[in-house]
Amino acid sequence: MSNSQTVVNPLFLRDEDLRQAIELLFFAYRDFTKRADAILADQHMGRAHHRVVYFVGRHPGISVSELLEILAITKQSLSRVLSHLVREGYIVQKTGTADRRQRLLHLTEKGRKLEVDLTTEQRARIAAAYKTAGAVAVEGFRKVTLGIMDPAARQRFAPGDG
Amino acid sequence: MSNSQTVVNPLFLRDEDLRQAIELLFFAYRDFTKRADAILADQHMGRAHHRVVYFVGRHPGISVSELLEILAITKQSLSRVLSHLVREGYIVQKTGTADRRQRLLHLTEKGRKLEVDLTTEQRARIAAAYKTAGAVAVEGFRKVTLGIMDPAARQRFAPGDG
DNA sequence: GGATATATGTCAACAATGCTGACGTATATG
DNA sequence: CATATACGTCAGCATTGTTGACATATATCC
Repeated sequence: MSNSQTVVNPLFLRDEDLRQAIELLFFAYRDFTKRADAILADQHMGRAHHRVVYFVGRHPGISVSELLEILAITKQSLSRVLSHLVREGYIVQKTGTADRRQRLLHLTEKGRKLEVDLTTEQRARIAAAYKTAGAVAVEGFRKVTLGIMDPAARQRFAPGDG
Repeated sequence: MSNSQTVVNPLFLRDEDLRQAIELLFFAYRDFTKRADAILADQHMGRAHHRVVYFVGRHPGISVSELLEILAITKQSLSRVLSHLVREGYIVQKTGTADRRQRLLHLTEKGRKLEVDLTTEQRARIAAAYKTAGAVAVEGFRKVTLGIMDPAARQRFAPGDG
């Protein structure tokens, strides 16, 4: 029965280890977002704009409600940045064909360019970290971050889904 | 076109892999901070208060300038939350003995209790993720997050450097 | 076809948390 | 004694989250 090392395992989780994990997450995230935040500030935008542009780029034709679920914020909070991005020509809204109540979101060329500007450095950061750490470490990073997030979010990464 | 295979390496870093890493980080961080944020909101505080309480608990007697370096914010931003925490009795400031200009920070009992309240769920989250993922994965998570952060921050985790 | 639910948008007010700029005090150091 | 450093504070501004209320268009159910 104890053939699964996920239950009985050789991990000694000292307080120090847990604290270190908290700090790894904090410093990695802090530095990961720094450069994009600076670019955004130059254009009178913030991290919220980045997230919208990123996920619309990731899921072209995403509905507002799907986007709300990903971001886990209120529609009023989203509305502020989304309407700004539409007004400034980064995003276009297309009425859904199956459901005409929906406003399906797409990046414009301008929006695509912004997305690239913002994530180029982030991608390079990840690529460098992945290369230095190696394939086994990458799989470990994947497992642990998936374990940290809520099960609902975890499903987004299920194989053969999305 | 973003051709991500321009560098030859054993890792095939497709655009998809890099995007996934960005999202793993986003969802893990989003859910990791959610519960603590809710507790803080009940007490008219925010994530900034948590960070101060956390790092003061982590480094008793830390100076204001050291704390500023960790948080990477301005002293004016820190001042707002720090003076609130001192005023409300979560943190005490002790004049440095070697350098009397310094205001060395310590948690009070009340501050210690808050810190525990805020991080208990976070620790449990990490512990569960670590146990499920296993020791090898934990080492991978460590390597990758260290690779993502700036070299300056990485040094904080250097062996033999408390 | 009319009642009801859903998708989306908007106005208003408020709080937390970054920022810049300017200025002040105490203490250390050359 | 001059200057630098550690820390604090006041003021103003932008971003981004919240709650609450209300409006419109479209879908769906009986």
